[in-house]
Amino acid sequence: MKIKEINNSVILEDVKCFDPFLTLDCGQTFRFKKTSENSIHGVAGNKVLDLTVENGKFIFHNTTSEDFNSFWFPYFDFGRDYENIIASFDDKYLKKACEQYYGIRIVKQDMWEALCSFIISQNNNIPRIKGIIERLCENFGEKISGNDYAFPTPEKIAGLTEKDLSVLRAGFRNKYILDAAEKTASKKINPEIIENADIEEARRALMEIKGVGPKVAECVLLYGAGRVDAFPVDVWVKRICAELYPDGLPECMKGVRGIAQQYLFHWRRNIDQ
DNA sequence: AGCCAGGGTCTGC
DNA sequence: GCAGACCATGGC
Repeated sequence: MKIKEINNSVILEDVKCFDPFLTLDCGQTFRFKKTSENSIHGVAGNKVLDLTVENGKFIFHNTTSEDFNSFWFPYFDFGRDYENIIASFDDKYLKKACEQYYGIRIVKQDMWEALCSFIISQNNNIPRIKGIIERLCENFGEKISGNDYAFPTPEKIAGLTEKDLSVLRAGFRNKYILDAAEKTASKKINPEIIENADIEEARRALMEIKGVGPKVAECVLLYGAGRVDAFPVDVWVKRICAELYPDGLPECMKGVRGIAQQYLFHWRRNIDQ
């Protein structure tokens, strides 16, 4: 990958396995919109992304190379060799999913943002999840510029009541959001443990939060802690397991089950029935 | 109109 | 330990 900084933009060339449209719209993250045939706009944390793809080059507008290196490079997991991982998949369904949705990467989100987002995701559909998160940021996040708002801090949310959160129209999830914010702001959830401790211990710690069960915990581990072996099982992945892998997951997924899961999830969700 | 959604909790066996 | 009711809301 070549990185150049020109006119307050960062331009990437020779990037392998990166489709930002797929990556940012495959159920990992909920704050990005395709704004034209070749550009995308959104916010992660408190950083605005304005990305255009031209002739295989990726242009990060209004971005310094320092911002790119410290934020977007880890965010898009550019330090990981997806080509090599995909090449190691010798399962026919997984190969098909990777071929059809080539360029999906696992994004590394802020842990609190992932936690809050996936609490909101429970028993919910993606269009509505996006709406709730948009209202969350507009009502309680700091304005960055234009219509872009930062994801609200856990401290800010922890100081609110369920009634305050009713503007979100998130229903029963409001109390879960508050508990997650309180446990994050008070450091009762220790990021060090979630990222580095034995994964079973990290799971248990996350599930002490009200409204966090196995699925949400797994999503936080995968998208908010960089644990690429975490394996979130929602209704779609459940279908995949029942229909394609009744005797268990193939060996080639070992260690990177979360990455495999992302391709399979998006593939299965885009097939009727 | 009714089923479903990137689920989890609580209760009752 | 496991099934089943229930949870708010709105997309389709």
